[in-house]
Amino acid sequence: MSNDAFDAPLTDEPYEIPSGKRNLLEGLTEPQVQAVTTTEGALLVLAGPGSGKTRVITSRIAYLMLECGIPPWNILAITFTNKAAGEMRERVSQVVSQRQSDAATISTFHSLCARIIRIYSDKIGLPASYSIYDSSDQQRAVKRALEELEINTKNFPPASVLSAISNAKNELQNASAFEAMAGDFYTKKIAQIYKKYESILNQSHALDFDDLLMKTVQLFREHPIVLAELQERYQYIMIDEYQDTNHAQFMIANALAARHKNICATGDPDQSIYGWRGANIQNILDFESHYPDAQTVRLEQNYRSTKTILAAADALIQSNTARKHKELWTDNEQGHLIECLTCRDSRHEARQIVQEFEKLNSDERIPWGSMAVFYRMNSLSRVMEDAFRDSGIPYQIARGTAFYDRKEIKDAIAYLRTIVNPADEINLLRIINTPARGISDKTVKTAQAQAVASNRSVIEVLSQPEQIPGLNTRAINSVNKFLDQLREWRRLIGLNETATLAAGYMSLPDFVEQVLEGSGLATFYKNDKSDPDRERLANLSELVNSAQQFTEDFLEEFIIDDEAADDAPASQQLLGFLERIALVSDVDAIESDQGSVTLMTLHAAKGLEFNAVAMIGVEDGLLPHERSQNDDNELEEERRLCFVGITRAMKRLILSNARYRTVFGQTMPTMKSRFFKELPEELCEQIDLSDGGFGDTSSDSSSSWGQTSSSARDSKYQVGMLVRHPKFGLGRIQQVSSSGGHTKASVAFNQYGVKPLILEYAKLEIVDMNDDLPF
DNA sequence: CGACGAGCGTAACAA
DNA sequence: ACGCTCGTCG
Ligand SMILES: Nc1ncnc2c1ncn2[C@@H]1O[C@H](COP(=O)(O)OP(=O)(O)OP(=O)(O)O)[C@@H](O)[C@H]1O
Repeated sequence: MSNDAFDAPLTDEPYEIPSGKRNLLEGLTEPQVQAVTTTEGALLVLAGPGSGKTRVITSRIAYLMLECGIPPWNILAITFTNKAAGEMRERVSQVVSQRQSDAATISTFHSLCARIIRIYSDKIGLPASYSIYDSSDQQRAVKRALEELEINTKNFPPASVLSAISNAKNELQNASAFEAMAGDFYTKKIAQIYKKYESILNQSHALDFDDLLMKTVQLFREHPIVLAELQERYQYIMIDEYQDTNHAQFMIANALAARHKNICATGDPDQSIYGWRGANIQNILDFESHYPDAQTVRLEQNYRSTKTILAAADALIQSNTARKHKELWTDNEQGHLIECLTCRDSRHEARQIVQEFEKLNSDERIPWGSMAVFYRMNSLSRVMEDAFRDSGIPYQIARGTAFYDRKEIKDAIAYLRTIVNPADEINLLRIINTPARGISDKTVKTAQAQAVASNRSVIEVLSQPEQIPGLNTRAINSVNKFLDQLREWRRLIGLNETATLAAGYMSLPDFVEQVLEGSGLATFYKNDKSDPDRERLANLSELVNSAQQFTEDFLEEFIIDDEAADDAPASQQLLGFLERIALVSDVDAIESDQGSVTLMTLHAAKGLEFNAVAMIGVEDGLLPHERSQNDDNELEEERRLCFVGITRAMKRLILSNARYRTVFGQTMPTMKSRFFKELPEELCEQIDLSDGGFGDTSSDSSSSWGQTSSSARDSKYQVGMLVRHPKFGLGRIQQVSSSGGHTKASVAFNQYGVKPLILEYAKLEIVDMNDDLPF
């Protein structure tokens, strides 16, 4: 791959200046116009919710091309998701020519970095075919590291190790830097694991998500010529959602803009919701001091929401102390009151939301596609899903990775990754005996040990199976057969010396199909007894479809040598496909014109808008989440999250909470979110539906229900009794009261303090006084 | 060597 | 309640 790929203009034709030009600024307000036409130097656009910043960026890109004569390839726009990038390109292409909009770089930080690294991979000692590790690959890598270091996963859970490593990487701290500052025992241990983890990834020619950013910074630091090249390429830079950029992203943007100094950041500090994964709100707050010549434009007029919704959001966010005040206003109508629904339990809540949506659809003609349900935790989607399925309302869930998280799909992708990058041990070991082909765990372990001992990669060791001690002929044959298969696949897409030219040009979907067949995955799932409906097989063929889709829709973006993407070698296509898969986001899964209600987390909702929005589970412990309640900063982020959710709504907003919620099979009483108290009463309509019978009249509610209920009637529980709770352990009943058909009790637990429990829900066990007890 | 069942930990948000 | 990991049996 050539290094000058980045300065390749797409066309010699002069730009057409379409008549659209004079309309460019039409319909924009004064501050919006200012943001669009301030093209030189640093510009900060502080934009309240629904103030049209997306429109501003889009217009600004078009303005740069058409009014300022900036060649499109000198423009870089960074969005938060691939979907946002696609939509932005789409909108730009409506004003300028297709060629021009295609020539601009509109991308997420991660995609941009992935591509920069692919082009300059040799500079940082990687092949262009490097793997991008997702969370599950990372998990496997950390487990391997712990294993090799003989560290107990009990004391160092992979998840917390990974989060420590991720934090370090976001601060651009590599393993040695981390080690250097590690003081206490725990941190030193983490440093050790970090080092090992890095060596595993290095050996595998793999980068994790954070590496994409960190290695790009490293590339810029170590290769000023590369940076200079990119600075010339990207002379005009725009970054959306700037409030949620992290330190590494700041460094990248800052480095790229250092020469031409045309950097436009847009965002809203009140919508910063990714602090927990290293986003630094200070980036946007310090923009003006960091770029002393920066101009600032404020967009405070909201075009999205009703007065009621905007006022509620504004009132809520006022409770955050660490913020600059903004004067949000709108010319839109007053609109309906916000519906605050109190329901009995999560099923009841889900059914109520469905009912409300049915009403909005039939009475107010709001299309399903313009309605959404938001929740704090993915686990809350399930009940909602069931309710929508039962009602027959079309719905979709924004979970971009859901498809690729399936075991059979992960296996298939692991094959593809291993084919392009055989050094990738995590993926190689995943599929080497999946489906079973007589390469036993023992064989693999021996090869691994051999590899470590001789400082070679596992694939190298395996390529001479006769030299691995203790392998019988059968195992040797199996290994050889597998390696031959791998070579054959590589030959098919032109990654082998012996490849013929024609072989390198096999179509991507055909190749994926070949791999599914040749690997035995297809056969395996054809005969899978546990899957009589052949669902997994269908998923595999869906993967072939998505490869087809990819070649049709996205390929141009990934092929850097611009001429005819369809003619790109199969290996290039495959690389692009794998990159795309690795970097999909949850919202990327949304199909906007499908006419279905969208279910998603509050985080995924950022930047979107819907006619009607329901936020479920607005309870203390969920929103704000219990793990944020003891930290003021985190609590304020929860409030911003709530703010983001509310401000997605154009016309109708429903906030719901359930009195009881089942977690891990335990039904617990809940409390309304404290955020309700921060909404002005006159804007809300309180609807309490929690009175009257519990649960379902239908028979499928849990059978234990009847049992506990009858035992409560028998007044089995008395004050002073010792009880055991499945989660809280041992405790003593302090108080029992009966009201509304159920029995409440306060129980003082040894380790968890006093908890209010509903005896009908809590699966309490009476402890025999004669047992040995710790009190 | 691979298929099934007990038992355990789990789920906060994500590229 | 559910999915994954470890252990036993064919
Ligand atoms: N000048 C304008 N006149 C009329 N409508 C506008 C104008 N500018 C933006 N809008 C509309 O306002 C809505 C919100 O715009 P947009 O999505 O760009 O907001 P945003 O600033 O990105 O919001 P957020 O920060 O909440 O994501 C869109 O429906 C858009 O069409």
